[in-house]
Amino acid sequence: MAANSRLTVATHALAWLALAHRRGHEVLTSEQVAASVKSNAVIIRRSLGDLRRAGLVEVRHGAGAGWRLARAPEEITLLQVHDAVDARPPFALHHSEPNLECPVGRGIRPALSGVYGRVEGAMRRELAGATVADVLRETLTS
Amino acid sequence: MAANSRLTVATHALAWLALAHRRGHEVLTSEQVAASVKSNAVIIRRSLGDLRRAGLVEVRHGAGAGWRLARAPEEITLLQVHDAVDARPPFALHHSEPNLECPVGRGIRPALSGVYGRVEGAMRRELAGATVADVLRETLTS
DNA sequence: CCTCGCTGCAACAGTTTCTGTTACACCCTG
DNA sequence: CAGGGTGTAACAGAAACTGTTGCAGCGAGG
Repeated sequence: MAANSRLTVATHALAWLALAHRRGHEVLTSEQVAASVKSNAVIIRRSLGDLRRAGLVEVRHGAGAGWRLARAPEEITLLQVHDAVDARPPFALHHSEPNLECPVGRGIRPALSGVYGRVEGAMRRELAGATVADVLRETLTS
Repeated sequence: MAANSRLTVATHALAWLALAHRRGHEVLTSEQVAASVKSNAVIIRRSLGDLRRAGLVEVRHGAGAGWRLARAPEEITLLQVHDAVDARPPFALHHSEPNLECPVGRGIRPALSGVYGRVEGAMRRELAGATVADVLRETLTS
């Protein structure tokens, strides 16, 4: 159960907010979003809270409270969503520092950091090329 | 401690095998590799076992046992290493199936799979562009 | 002003994954 | 055939994520 579904949950929530708004619902509550994702309302609030801190959604308190997008779905990329909810890199270096008396142990960390940085850059470029509007459009055609 | 350092450990082991071979050591034992990585010999045997099943290293049993590369370090890409030791994708879909009565819940999984597949493809292309020889060269220049 | 619905957040349990450790059977070179 | 090293299973500990409960706080509307 430990695999990262945060980007999935957050994107699902955003797409649902976008569709509901288009259908005339001003806001959705975390319960309503949780019903579509089939998850817990607290999980959804945690995720939407991250998105709020990143400026991607807005929240309304009091009676008639709920969430809505803070900007058009065409202007929210999955990279922004990823950075908002999950900042963990795909690869980690050594847990304990390698043996510095070995030439490989001494120099391998910067060498691997370079490779990992390029991999992460490629990943980010791909995520930046997809928006919530793209996902929603593809979602509705299937 | 749960972050994935498997690709790091395996690449470190391969680079060390390559350098030791160049220096005249026919094979290295898992203890010798563990001394450079500063990890446990069993961890190294697990990692090298994965690489052996992928055909990237060879093992010799009996007295004078140990490990060596099965091919030139220029012909081992980090993508092969990654596939040998760690087949887990960076993003997961929903843990429990979303609500199929919601239009978003119904269609979002294939939509996200498409995006995630493109991201993974970009990652794999980048990993395929770096070899153990590249990493070793960069390691020794720092 | 007060009520009520929803958010915000802390605390905790359960699951999974990964590293590390011990133990032991097995293999094969010398 | 002896001994060093591999192969593998079993288990402990740490970390991350999801899920759950509980409760304080906010504010729109009566």
